[in-house]
Amino acid sequence: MVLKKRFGSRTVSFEAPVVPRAPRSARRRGHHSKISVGKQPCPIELLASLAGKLLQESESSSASNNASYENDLLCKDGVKEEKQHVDKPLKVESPEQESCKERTFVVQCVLESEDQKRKLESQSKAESDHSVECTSVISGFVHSDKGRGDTNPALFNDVEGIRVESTSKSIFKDLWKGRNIAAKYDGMKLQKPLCRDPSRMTYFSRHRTDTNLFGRDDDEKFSRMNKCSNRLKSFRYHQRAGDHRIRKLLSSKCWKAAPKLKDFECSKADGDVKPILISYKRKAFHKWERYRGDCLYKKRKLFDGSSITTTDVVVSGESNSNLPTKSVIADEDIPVEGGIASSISGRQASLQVKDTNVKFSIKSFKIPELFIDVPQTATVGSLKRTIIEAITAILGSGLRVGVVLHGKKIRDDGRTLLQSGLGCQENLENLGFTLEPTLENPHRTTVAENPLLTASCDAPDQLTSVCEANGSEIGVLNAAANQPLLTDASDHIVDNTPEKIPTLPDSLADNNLPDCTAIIPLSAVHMEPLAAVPINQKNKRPELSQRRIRRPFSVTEVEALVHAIEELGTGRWRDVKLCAFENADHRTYVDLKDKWKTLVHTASISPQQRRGEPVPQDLLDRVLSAHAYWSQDQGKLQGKHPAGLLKAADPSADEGIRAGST
DNA sequence: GTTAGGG
DNA sequence: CCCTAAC
Repeated sequence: MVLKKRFGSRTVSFEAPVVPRAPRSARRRGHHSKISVGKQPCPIELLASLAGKLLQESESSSASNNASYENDLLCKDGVKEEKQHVDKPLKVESPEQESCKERTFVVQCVLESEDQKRKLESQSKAESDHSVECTSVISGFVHSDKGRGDTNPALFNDVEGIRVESTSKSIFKDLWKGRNIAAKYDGMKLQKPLCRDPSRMTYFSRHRTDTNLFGRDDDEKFSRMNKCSNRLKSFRYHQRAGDHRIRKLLSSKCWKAAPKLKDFECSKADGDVKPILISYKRKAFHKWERYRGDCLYKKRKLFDGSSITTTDVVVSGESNSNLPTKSVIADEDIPVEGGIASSISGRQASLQVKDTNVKFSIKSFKIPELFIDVPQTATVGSLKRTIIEAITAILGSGLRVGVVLHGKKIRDDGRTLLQSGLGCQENLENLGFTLEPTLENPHRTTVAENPLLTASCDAPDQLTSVCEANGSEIGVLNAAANQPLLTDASDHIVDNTPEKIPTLPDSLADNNLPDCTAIIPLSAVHMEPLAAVPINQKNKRPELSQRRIRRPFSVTEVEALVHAIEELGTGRWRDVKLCAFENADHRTYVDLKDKWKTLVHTASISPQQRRGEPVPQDLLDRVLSAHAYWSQDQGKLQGKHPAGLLKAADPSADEGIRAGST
């Protein structure tokens, strides 16, 4: 219910002002013509034509479309109808194949290289089949543009897994093209069985999103779609979230895929697409990147959730879409986002911004510090998993986006970019985005209230989240945060998806992580969406008690310890300390006691099970001997000279030490 | 402040 | 290594 309202509001806001639509038929025509042309320039023309049509339609069709859409959407089956209603003009009805063709077509126009074209085509085909992930990937991009939130985490995952890297270029192209296509696809999507499959749904939704870019109709459709079925809702919902996420992608330094994408965009999309988009006042496309935890994570201990709080964004805000570098960016479809925003926050102000698009180039986000405590003996693989878990947990539901301008946080989410001073480049240069842990949890709450807002949080996906900066929407991550922020236009909550979250755990779950301890709230991952309290919970330790740095005992130290214990016995740790580690300030008698404990354990397990710097077997033997000796009270009874006993217990262990002791 | 143990 | 209970 809420959704509807929001959607409705959103839609309304969108349609009216912002984007003019051309009749879908017109759009379609445009596509065809373009298709026929098959040239790159075509896209622009198409876009232009579409825009015009959209504009025209927007007035008349938006209202009607919405209603019809919703109705149609109510039923999955209704999808077809939906198509007709919505898309008819454009597509009238396109069998899947047609849609594919169109899509392909569009792609071709965009694509510079045939290879890319081929890829796209293949992708489009795959999409039609619903089978291919690649397609989903592409669509993902497209959707991401919208910021619709259509993005489905799952999709992203798929996308990532599949091809993000290889097809990134094509994807980008698709993005902006996709919009046109999207309209067509919408119908298809709905009709297709895809609905059954969430991922598929996502796929569709993406398209939709794209479509929306061109016309508001799509948005409406989208909302309608949501109404259709819970699944749909959820998916889209997720998708949206994903889109937002995507938009807001966290770009990590390590991001592998990013470069390609970026480059791609820069090379092509920007030039061709943007102009068009701009004319339409819609974003050309969004870049999304996949977030890789490796880079960002710090191995540290978590002091306090609060401490973690902010991360600075490395971001650079650029007024324009050039993304020379990396990541993310965004275009803004004001309309779309505005719509989203409105839906989410009920804010319509965004519409005002529509005229002027502000592009944000978020080169990278700094992720809040993650404190991960992992034993030295842990494997690199376990470390990675631990980090991923931590990241997942945070991204899943524990982050919100903050906007920092000139070092100041812009807390008023209700303000427009203009009002916030984000309208001009100068400020953009001093603009930063932060990822902050969300203190509040209740994603659920959020979700309940705003289904739309809830986005799925697949861990991986989330990671992949895109960063987008729109005029209206800036932050995308975190629903939890959003909730409170309903007023925010700028923050769209994109991230959390409870549903998806589970997936992460699975992957993560298989831990081989022996001792790895992630101090981060991994719980979030497993938890239902949100319930969790992500970051905060785990910070049990007060900041005050910072954990000491880990200082593994060297063999020399071990030897000294063993020697001391052989002579002094266990239970006299203070003496041991004074005797053997008096100068080692970092070794307390408690440490020595602990070390002895671990030594005893180590000596009792098979060498294969031992981790860390290997301790000579002879030392371990001595450990066992001493341990046996002193643990039997013999040492105690006999006094402080275990040597004899030690020898008896373990002849091999005998050493000079005993001699000394003796 | 030390010890002993669990975490 | 941390934290604590028990001395």
